[in-house]
Amino acid sequence: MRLRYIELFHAVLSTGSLTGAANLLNISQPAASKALQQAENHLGFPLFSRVRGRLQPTQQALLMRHHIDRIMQEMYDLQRLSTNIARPESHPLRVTCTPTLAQTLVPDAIARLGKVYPDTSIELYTQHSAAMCESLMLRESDIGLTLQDMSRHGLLQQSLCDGSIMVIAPPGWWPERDLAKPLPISALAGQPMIGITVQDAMGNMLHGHLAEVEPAPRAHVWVQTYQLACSLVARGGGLALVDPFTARCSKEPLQTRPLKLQLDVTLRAVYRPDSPLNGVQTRFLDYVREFAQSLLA
Amino acid sequence: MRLRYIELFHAVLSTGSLTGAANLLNISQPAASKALQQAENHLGFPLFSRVRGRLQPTQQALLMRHHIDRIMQEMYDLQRLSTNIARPESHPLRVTCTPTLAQTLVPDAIARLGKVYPDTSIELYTQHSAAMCESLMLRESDIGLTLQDMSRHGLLQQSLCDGSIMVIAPPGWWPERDLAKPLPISALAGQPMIGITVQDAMGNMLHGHLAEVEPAPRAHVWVQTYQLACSLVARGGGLALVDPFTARCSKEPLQTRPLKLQLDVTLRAVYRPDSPLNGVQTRFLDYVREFAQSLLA
DNA sequence: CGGCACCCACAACCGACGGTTATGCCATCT
DNA sequence: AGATGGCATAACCGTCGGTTGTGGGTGCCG
Repeated sequence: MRLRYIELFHAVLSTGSLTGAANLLNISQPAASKALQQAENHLGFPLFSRVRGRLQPTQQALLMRHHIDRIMQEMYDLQRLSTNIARPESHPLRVTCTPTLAQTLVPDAIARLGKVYPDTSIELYTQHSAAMCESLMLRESDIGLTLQDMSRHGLLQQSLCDGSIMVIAPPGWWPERDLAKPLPISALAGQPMIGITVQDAMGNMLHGHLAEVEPAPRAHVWVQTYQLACSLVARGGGLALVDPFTARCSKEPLQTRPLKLQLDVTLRAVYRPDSPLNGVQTRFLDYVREFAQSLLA
Repeated sequence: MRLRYIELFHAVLSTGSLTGAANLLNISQPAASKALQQAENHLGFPLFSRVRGRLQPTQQALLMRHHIDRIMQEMYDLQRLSTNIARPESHPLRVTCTPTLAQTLVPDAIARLGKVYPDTSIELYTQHSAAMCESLMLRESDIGLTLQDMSRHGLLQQSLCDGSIMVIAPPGWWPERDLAKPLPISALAGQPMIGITVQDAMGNMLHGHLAEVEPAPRAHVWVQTYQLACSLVARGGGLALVDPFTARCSKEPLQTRPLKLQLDVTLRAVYRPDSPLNGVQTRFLDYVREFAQSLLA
């Protein structure tokens, strides 16, 4: 099975036509046509049935689709990896963090770092945990910052700071004098809430604890990011449970209270085990840790 | 990144030399040499350092190794899949089962089926669960028989028979009259046992329950298959917990007792959701179910 | 219905790439 | 020193992947 056939098959299935595939691969349409015939020849069964001048994938072709999509993905990943290996590591600091942390914490740390190392080039990405893991493994970035546990995948991680889940509410929801008092989770019973659908350990933990409250809080709106939850809460959509960074950093007018049942959240730096952190990188993490701790103090 | 480069890289790393790789790929050594240079050219960094006339993989090359091995595996799988798709389905019955079930149960069913359908060609493989899953997905076999839960992976499964874990011992271990009496798990405390290291749900379950016994059973020998455990037990190595099929079917002289704490084991048939079972296949499963039930009665 | 746009297949042609054989150099081993 | 094994280079060649050009079929419009 030639790789060319795989690419072509993939291109035809994603564009829907042979000419489209040819354009995608930057070859002429007859070349694609010939290659497709060769592929079918080679395989011993037709991949597409020519019906009314169009290509329609065969049953057998569809059986191979998942496999071929995977291979294309792998090839693409390898491409990324190899270019990142080839690129001279002139960038001493490439950071990827979750959207939550990109709100204020990481920009603050980067700004401060820029003053100390004015000539250092810095790259900052925001990604969710799966993409972050890929980015690190494929050497597109060197440090990941997340609230998730990522000790799987063969990555090293280092705890920077501990905090705990907070409850946020529209302004005026609680009397001012109660804001420092931890809120028992039972107080959420029957309350209108913004649900978090994010598929990570923290989301599951929240979900589990909320499920025990009786009567269950009423969540009509479900969102994927903590930041969105903030915006909705500020507009009176109800309460929400969010990580402490989002709670502190949000620009929205919000009330924030700790939860009595302390649900820990840890800010972690993640990096590859084979490349120890250089001076700029460790300094950066120092700043992040410092800012985080002062933020949660 | 040409596929040829990937194959070559893989071949060099697995044979250790360029000429070896060339032989593996059925090309001449100069061709391999040129291709390798092209690959390094294309990537922008050397894959091997030529030291004293030999090739030594670079640090960068080793970074790509896992990825490339995966891709080669995927390509190989695709190859298998496509040939199995191409092959006209002249084999109405291709079965794969675990070694345990291949002992007597499956051969019995096949023998009986052969009398009813004397002209049917039958293929029988024995594989462990991961390989079984692959074999089914790649259409090398049509039905899998296992004691594992394989509802993941998008496969359908059908329960054929239920049994429970048994304790086996060397002959004369227990008085004859006790053999029907269920043994409480606490009776295993401090006993010499054969450990099972098989990495499946059942193995974990056994491990979990044994961990609770105080004092813990003494397992000096660990084996990977239930059959091996039988052999060792028969030779006086101690007790063991095994699935009921192994317990009943073993040719070794053994004593078998049920466990008081009933740990269920289910015999399952697994198959692809897209290809419903034909007549021969359902008949075969009927026989397996029948034999299994009579065996465990 | 004619015109048009789109899509696929076939033919003829060409350059580059993947392969070959032959040879030389270097290191290691006896 | 000679033999052996491994890699690189050179010269050569056929095939394969690409091109342009063309034709036929289908569907959509005026």
